[in-house]
Amino acid sequence: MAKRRKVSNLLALAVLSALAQRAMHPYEIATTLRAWGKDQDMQIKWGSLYTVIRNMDKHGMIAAVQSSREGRRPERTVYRITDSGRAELVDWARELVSTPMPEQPRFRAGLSVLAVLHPDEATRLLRRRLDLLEDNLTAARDALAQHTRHIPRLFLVESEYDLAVQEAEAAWIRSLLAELTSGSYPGLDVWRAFHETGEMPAELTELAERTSSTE
Amino acid sequence: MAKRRKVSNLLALAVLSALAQRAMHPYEIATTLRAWGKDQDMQIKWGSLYTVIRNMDKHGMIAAVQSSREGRRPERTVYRITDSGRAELVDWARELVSTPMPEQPRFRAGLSVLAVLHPDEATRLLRRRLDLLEDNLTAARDALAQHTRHIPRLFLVESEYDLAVQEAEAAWIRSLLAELTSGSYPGLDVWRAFHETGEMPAELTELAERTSSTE
DNA sequence: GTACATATACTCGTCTGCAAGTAATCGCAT
DNA sequence: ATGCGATTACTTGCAGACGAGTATATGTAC
Repeated sequence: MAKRRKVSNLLALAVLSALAQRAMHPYEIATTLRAWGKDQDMQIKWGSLYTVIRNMDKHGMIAAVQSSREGRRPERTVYRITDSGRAELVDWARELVSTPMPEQPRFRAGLSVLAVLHPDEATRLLRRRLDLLEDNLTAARDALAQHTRHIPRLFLVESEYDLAVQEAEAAWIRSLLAELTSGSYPGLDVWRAFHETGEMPAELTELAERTSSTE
Repeated sequence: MAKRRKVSNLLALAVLSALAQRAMHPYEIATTLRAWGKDQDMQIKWGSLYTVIRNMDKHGMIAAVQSSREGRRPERTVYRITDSGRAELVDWARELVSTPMPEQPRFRAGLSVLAVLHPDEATRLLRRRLDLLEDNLTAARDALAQHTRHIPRLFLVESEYDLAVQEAEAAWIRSLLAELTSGSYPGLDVWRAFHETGEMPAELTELAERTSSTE
């Protein structure tokens, strides 16, 4: 199905898109990507950059144009994108856009162990997250509005997506908090009792032991 | 800020939550987690499991209880959670729940290079994603409804979150598609011209060259 | 009863990611 | 002119992730 990419690090995608504009040396690629704000889309770590570029070179997606040494500075190798690199860029973009893949956001992992916290503490922490999230959102909305003045929307489409998803997260947390603070969340009493008396209700012990697949 | 965890792999969180129930050996942990559906929340790879468990042991979060060898089968080491492990579980849960961290979903990366595709193709691919997403959603909604009958909502909270986020993504794609198919998306003509004539409009070349930070 | 698939339970070795280190040059204040 | 912090530009080395391999046990179909 999704054929395994020769270089799977998403940083390689960014490198390809930078080199599609013009030939550059690695350090220049990194600064250009940062200037474009692509560091929001994928991690740009120095260590990884050179590893990834070496691999891309090995697999023929990019090629060294020249390797100049000015004075006694470290050698600078300028790379250009190859035809096969261009193909990879387009093919990869197609895949990423068209095929949903299961992600595992850290918040989801946190929620999956929410029960280990006392419900009152969980509520406090969720409210804190919501506050931080709303601050981020205001800032992101502002930034987007600024950028929209100078940059076509096509190049901000990821930010618009990001905003939409974060808004959904905030809304979801808000509705969960409403249930928790009003006390209408089902099982809230059992949850609280478990943390205050240490008593694990029979139904839960049983549940925990069940090893059969629930699918 | 977020003090760097001694074992950062999220698989360790799942292992802690499993061992919080009762002592187990690694293979049993994995099957239990899978039975609980935790493999949706974080990757459970065989190779990683043993590496992670070894590190957790080294850092005193878990401890070997016994190491039995039945017949000539490979040795089985049963681990239990330690106090420090319990503390780590709770502290980690607190952090994950309360602190939003920038994630980099693959779709976002895909969108960031959307311009390399012809707008008509991009539209087709987005529609395909939307279709797949909607199938997933129906399946996930069904599964959740089934589970809700036997399992308290507290233990399905991650799935509810997941559903909410995916629904938001679907809605966002739907609205983008509406603009693309109606032709009302700003800059659509320039985008199409670029792909059909290869002509890069002056405003874009200029933009691409600008290296100054947009922040 | 014996062949063959499936489940159990790890181990090994490679490849990747990346923090930290290195080392030259540039800007600029004193 | 001279120190020194920032910037440029990579290199190194190690820890962690994980696919693939290994070896036994158990079920089961004929």
